[in-house]
Amino acid sequence: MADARVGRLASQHRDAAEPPPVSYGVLGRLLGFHLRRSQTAVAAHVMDRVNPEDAITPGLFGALEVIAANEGLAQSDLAKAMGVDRSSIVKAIDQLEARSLIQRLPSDRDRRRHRLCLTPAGRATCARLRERFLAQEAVFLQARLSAEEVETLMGLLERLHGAADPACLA
Amino acid sequence: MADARVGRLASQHRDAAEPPPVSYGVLGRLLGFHLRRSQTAVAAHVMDRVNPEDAITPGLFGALEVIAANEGLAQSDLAKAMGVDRSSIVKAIDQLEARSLIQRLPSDRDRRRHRLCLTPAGRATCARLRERFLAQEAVFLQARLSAEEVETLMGLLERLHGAADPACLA
DNA sequence: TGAAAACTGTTTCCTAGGCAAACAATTCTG
DNA sequence: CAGAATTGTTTGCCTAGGAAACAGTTTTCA
Repeated sequence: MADARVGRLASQHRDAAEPPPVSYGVLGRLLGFHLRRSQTAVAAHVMDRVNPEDAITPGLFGALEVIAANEGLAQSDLAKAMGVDRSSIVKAIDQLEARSLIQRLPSDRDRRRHRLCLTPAGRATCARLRERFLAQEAVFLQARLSAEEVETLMGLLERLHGAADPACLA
Repeated sequence: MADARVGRLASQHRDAAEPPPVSYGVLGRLLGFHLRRSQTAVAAHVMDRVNPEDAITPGLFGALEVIAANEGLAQSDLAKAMGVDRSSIVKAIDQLEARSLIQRLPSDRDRRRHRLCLTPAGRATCARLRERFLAQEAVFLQARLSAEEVETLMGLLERLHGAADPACLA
């Protein structure tokens, strides 16, 4: 029965060089699938065009940007904001510090903490990357969605993961 | 200047035990950020509740489901459908085969190819997992979005990554 | 005050997931 | 038939991240 259907479809495609289409089954109705595919598509697009000299990943840029927006914050706070473990943040900070984009400065109130601050070079790089990420996402999005649709999508996703930008709550 | 502002905000929060809020900077306007956070949120929710005995990841279930929907397809076709490298598929297939959920059967037309097919146990497990994934995603989504919003979100994401289900093109 | 609890950054170890290149077997192409 | 292309596989490498343990440093509270 299924074979008969496949047979018909296959014969329809025998002349055209198209391979018989593959069904995604129930994945088309699973949000997780669409989220993952979209996430990798956006990341791949942006990575391919932002990289030239900086060779930075979206994750590292995210950390850099959060530090830039909250200079002097501690690693634990950054971890909480990024939704990852404290120990995972250490590697990211190490990389950013190795590129001389940030510094771990001592806190005079709490000697356990490190105040994360950008270097002057870090500030410049962050500003440049910020523009590139925004521009390249715009290129990707404008080819697929209208401005209103992008706005709608952002709003829905924000409600989905619930990590709203506190700067918007002023 | 920035110090003065932080000082004011901090004093506003000194009595309440709330930590001073962290700003996400431009990340709030980057779709990649929202996509990643949403993806991990959904995956974590589903993983925590679907797992009991099967202990399967969303990725492995995705492969299983695509095989179920296209029995007899080759590993290369699966790789193309999942958007990953041929060599990455081998490990996934190995795991599914180790759990006796699928089999690599020889193709009589092309002795290079393996026809991927579910075992009877695989069919049962796949059907059960399918229901659980759908149900748990529904639980997650219903707490945050309306049915129309979910529909809108799915549609927008589908256009974003462009991997439409050919079964919908009938 | 002083002991116990909690927090911070770090290290080490482990896992999942994925790419690139090389390879043998097989099929396709001219 | 010879060369090009395809398929599955292996090996090696990389990124990202969690879990647990640790020492130094507050904080709590009896």
